[in-house]
Amino acid sequence: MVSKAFKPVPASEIPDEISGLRMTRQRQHIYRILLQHRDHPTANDVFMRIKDTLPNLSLATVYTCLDAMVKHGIIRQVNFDRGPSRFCPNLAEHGHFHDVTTGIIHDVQFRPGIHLADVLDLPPGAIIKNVEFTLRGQLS
Amino acid sequence: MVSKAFKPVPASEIPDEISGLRMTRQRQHIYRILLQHRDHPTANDVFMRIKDTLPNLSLATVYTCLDAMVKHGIIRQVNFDRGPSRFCPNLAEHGHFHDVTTGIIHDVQFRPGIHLADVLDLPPGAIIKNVEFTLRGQLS
DNA sequence: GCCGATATCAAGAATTATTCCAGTTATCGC
DNA sequence: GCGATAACTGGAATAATTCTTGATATCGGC
Ligand SMILES: [Mn+2]
Ligand SMILES: [Mn+2]
Ligand SMILES: [Zn+2]
Ligand SMILES: [Zn+2]
Repeated sequence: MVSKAFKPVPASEIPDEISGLRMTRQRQHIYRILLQHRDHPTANDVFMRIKDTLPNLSLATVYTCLDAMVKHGIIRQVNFDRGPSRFCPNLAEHGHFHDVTTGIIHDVQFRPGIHLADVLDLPPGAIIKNVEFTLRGQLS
Repeated sequence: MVSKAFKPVPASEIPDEISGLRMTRQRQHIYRILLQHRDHPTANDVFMRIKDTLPNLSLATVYTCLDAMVKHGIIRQVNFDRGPSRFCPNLAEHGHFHDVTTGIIHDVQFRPGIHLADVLDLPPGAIIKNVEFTLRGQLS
């Protein structure tokens, strides 16, 4: 049950600015961690994974870097119930399927051409800015 | 901008047991608060609304009563991002539309006959136990 | 109605994720 | 290089929630 790993991204391949956010050394490393292993890590997971390469990065900085990237639309913050926030570099409209037996979180998309708003009974005049959905279950 | 109020439910109309959970005086009052004003209050909202009738109810008890009712499937716990949990007595499959201009949370249902799993690209073999969705936006 | 067993409750302490703060360091434009 | 600004660090503070411990209430059997 190996979770999907992506090819490591050398620091040189991450530009020094994305969507108007200066990509400092800390932000580049954090972003690379998210791209390499897309398992929706928490801020603390990121912190532990990065300790070897940046030994004096502080957890507060991990939080503020993640927050800055979320605010600039570079990554997304994902919440499951009351658990710690998780982070995801997949910017496509998608939701999450949480496999409760393995703990693995899978990205899930709508079938082509379908939008959530089309299948819902919305209050008249509703303008949707943002959609989030989560499924919990297992893989048989 | 009056939010929907429901007819007050006298204590006598709430049975002394629901789905195997003994409905103590505290639980009855809390449940009645949820039924009367279905605006998805937080535990603290419930606590403040109940203070006049049960002046020595503790906030910890509000939390444990709500949790007991959630565990017994009498009410549902709803989370928006990292905000405090909110509680909802609507047991039908539904999601939430958060109007960001008024702060009001509307219940939203699927159009008849539609299920979220039917419109998604799920991993093969996925068995869905639970679905949650949230929309953010405004009413024009 | 009384009694021990069990469930529930109250009040405050503890926990956990996250944010704030104050001082230091890095980067930018000139 | 220099002052201004942004970013970073480490520790303290915060907020929602849970835990703990000791009281109360309720239950079933007598
Ligand atoms: Mn986290
Ligand atoms: Mn709450
Ligand atoms: Zn994702
Ligand atoms: Zn609801």
